[in-house]
Amino acid sequence: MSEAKHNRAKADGAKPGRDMQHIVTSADVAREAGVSRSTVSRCLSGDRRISDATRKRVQETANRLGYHVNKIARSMNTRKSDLIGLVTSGLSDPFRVEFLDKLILAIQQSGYRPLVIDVSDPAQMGTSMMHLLQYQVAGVVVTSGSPPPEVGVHFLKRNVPVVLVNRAGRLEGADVINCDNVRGGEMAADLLLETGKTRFGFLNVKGGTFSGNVRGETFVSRIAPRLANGDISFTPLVCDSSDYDGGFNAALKFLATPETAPNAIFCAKDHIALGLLDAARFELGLRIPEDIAVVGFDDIAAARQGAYQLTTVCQSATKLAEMTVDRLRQRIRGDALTDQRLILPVEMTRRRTA
Amino acid sequence: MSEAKHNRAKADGAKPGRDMQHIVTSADVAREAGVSRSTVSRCLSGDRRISDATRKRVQETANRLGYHVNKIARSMNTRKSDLIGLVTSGLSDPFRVEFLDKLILAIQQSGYRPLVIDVSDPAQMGTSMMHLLQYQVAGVVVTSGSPPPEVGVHFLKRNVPVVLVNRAGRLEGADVINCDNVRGGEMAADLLLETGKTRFGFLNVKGGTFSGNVRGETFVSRIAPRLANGDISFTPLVCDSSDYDGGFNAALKFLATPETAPNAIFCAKDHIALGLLDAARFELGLRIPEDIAVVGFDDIAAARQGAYQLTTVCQSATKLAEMTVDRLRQRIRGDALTDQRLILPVEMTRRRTA
DNA sequence: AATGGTAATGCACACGTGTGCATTCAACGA
DNA sequence: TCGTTGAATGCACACGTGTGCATTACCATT
Repeated sequence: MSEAKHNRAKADGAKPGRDMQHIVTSADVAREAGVSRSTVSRCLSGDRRISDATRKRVQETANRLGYHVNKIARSMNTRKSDLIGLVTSGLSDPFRVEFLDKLILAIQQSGYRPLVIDVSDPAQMGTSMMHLLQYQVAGVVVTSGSPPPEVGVHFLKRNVPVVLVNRAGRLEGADVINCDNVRGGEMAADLLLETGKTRFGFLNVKGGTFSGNVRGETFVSRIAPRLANGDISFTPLVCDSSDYDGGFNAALKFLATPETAPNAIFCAKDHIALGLLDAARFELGLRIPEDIAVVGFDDIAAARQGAYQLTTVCQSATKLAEMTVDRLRQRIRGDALTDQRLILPVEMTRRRTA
Repeated sequence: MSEAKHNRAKADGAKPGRDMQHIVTSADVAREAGVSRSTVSRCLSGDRRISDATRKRVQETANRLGYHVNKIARSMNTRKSDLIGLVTSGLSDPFRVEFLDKLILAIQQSGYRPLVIDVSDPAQMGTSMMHLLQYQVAGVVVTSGSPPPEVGVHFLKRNVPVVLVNRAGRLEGADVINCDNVRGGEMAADLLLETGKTRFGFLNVKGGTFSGNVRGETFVSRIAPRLANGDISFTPLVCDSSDYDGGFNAALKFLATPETAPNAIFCAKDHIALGLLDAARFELGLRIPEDIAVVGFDDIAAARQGAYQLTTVCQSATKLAEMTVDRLRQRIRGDALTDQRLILPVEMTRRRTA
């Protein structure tokens, strides 16, 4: 009885006229079903101790009243939300978009929700990630930039797992997942060597990215013996921006004199390769692959299109996303507390440009 | 004094040994700075009533202890979070990706955070949007699918604004923002009429989308007089999937006999047009625009690339995002409670395909 | 000196939920 | 009949914050 009175008081305390609307709470369900709020909570969380009769009754009333758990309140109590922070920087990089697409799906399928945070300014990376902690996120995936070391300890202290995807990754307490850039660089080298071309080039983005640098370095290492022989030559190429236009302009700049310009080019990313291809074909009148052989990296959707048919090193966005979420769930569950460094295998997809 | 004791008791109540880590709370800052928790709250929210001296002291201690507001707790209290739900379906549609890119930026710049929710199955749209309510979102942007009418009332009841972007939009209580599909269809028609071509076609996606249908209908209306004269002919074209491959296959199917096939084609979306172009050029050996003139819609990044140089109706993703966030903020602020229907102007961007 | 006014701050409640512990109740064996 | 056991459920606290109202202190005016 005192319990009923308490509930009544609670209901009155809700100030019926304060706002017009009243969001239906677990207390409402409890009162309506004639049980305590605890019982409601246990019913909906599937606690074994509740009798089948009351469970059914409670669930019915919950449905009838249109009750939905307030996840904010739940997070308040459990000190963990089911949000997973996605740190990215824009949606212009095609492969990253494909990865995010699969990642969002995988996250959602695991019962979590993606909270996107965009860091255009790398200097803001640290504070942005700290912002993420304010939402009690269950985990974080970093797909762009490199978090400063000091934020690592905060996440470590709060047991919030961090996964760095395709990054340099020196973050304490964080897992790192990379595609096999080393093997990719080697495969690109092997394929271009097969073509019999002699003037090699590697097109990287100005300033260089972690992935791009590794790809280029192993590429050069692989062709080093033939370079030493004097069989072939190598020219480092740099483009100003990491997009189609960057590759386009780089081609105009470096391929203007086809007799001496590189004719076996490995590009750090597919979408740079696409720009390079277009400039070579349509602006410079070069034939692909007769005049120039081109190999890309990523295997984005556009690379498969008829206009390009780009030969490229394929990393699977789907598998990358699965690995990421798997690893996150492991750490959330509490398993595997030692930092891990995972490698996604790559394979060469041969099409028409090399 | 009793206050100090209370704080002490609170601190003891925090069970120092329960978890190893202890997240620093506003109570910690209060105790350390020798003020009440209320004062801390007011300092950080910029309340005028706090003296400059204590404000400074509190902010210093907050920084020193590394205090960050717990937004979950704040939302718990204010019954509103700073999350904005983004309802989408995959990241395969290029224009939607460009729009989301700008939208995420605009949302973030307004002090909100995007919570992405992916609805691949249209039947799940309703429940998915209800899920969003569990996070006390401040607003929702729907960029895919059509929410069932009954969810509208729930959002209306809770004063959570909903904006439908480029959708049919019959949702009570929601604003609708569309680009000017009507004008776009007309402009496409006018341009293609100018080319002097006589066999017109409109390539739509199987099943049709709201935007696509409107574009096609106004396109046909615009050429209707000439159709009636018998000057020109019109053939409706349909592709199986709303992507590059869809357009590619449609071209193979409908343009196989160039003498009778349409030679002035308006495509419902740019990325379909790209597939059609490639198939026409590389598979069927047709010259663009001599043999076939093509006009797209959206002006996605790829349309500007050298390989395509697509003539297309341009809708600005940036402006669309700005309009969306502006409208959301108005309703969150409480202004403008009547449902509104906004139109984003479009313009023709003439390149090389028509 | 008494009064009124204002600036600065503390108290205490509410937000909605999960959960350890206590309590109730019925069944059952001694 | 009484004590014991186990199942089912209620009580009460905690999570961290914002804010209306009360309180204090101080200054100016009468």
